[in-house]
Amino acid sequence: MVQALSQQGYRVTGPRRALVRLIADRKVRFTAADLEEDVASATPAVGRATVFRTLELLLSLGLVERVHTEGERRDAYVVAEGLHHHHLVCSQCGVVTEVMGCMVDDLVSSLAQAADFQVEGHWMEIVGLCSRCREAGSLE
Amino acid sequence: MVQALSQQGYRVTGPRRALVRLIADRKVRFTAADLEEDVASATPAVGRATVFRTLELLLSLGLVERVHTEGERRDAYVVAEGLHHHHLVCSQCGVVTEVMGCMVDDLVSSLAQAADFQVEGHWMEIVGLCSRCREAGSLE
DNA sequence: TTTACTGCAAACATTTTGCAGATGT
DNA sequence: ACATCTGCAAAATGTTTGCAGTAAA
Repeated sequence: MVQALSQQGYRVTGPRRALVRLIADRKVRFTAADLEEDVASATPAVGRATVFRTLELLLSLGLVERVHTEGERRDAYVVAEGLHHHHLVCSQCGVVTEVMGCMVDDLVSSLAQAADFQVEGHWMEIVGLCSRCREAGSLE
Repeated sequence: MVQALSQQGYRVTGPRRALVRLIADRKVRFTAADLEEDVASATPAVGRATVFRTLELLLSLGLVERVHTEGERRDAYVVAEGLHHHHLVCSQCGVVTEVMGCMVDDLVSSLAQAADFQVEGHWMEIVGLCSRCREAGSLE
């Protein structure tokens, strides 16, 4: 990620390094506030604005993605793993599993065809319990 | 809609009537701000707070739905047409077409099964050009 | 040495809330 | 009558921006 920054001509600064380190191997979605909190205990002097600006930068480079959550006010992000895909989001632990969308793409085009619609893009998200949380739940 | 309100024991007031009238046959997504603006020219004295409170009420009754839009800061809504379904949203005119989700449901369950995931819900939205906008575009 | 980047604080935009008064039922 | 609903204005959230100083390159 850091490499990607410098390759694109952006400066590799302390705050960016710190944030990227915190983001890089997150497997769960996170918000700007999450990062702000985490960076505060790791590298005290990184400001709110920088968190937002860095996220926007990473977003524009395609290194992270913004994801929606029904009923959630603030934006959430996930590390972008590859090309087009979809998310399975655990409602308990927040883990995001990615699913390549070959079948989804087919479905999308057939639905669109039926409605005489020219597809520009699509978005799909499945919410539920991941296997770990389901098992943990059934033990109680 | 008005009927649904009174049946559920909510009062049918002037502001609610005015808002429902503005919402009822919208075929495009709208935001709280849109409504606020429209209601201002129709029935001057309806406040911001009432717009939000009424939307929340209609939402809780399942009469409208909240929809996301990538990169959109404020919440948007559409009139809820039936049970579970998905949206085709025109990026040009904003018209929302609903698609019943039988095939989507199947797909969702097979994806989830592969990932050992217990589905609680899913969300899908397709963005593109509706047939009308596509035709209009090709005439230019 | 240059100019992109940063922190801070103030500005913004949207949504929520407290409250006294208006209004359906 | 009485509780629900309303407008207003203030508060709460979440994000963006202006600016003077800092630090990559």
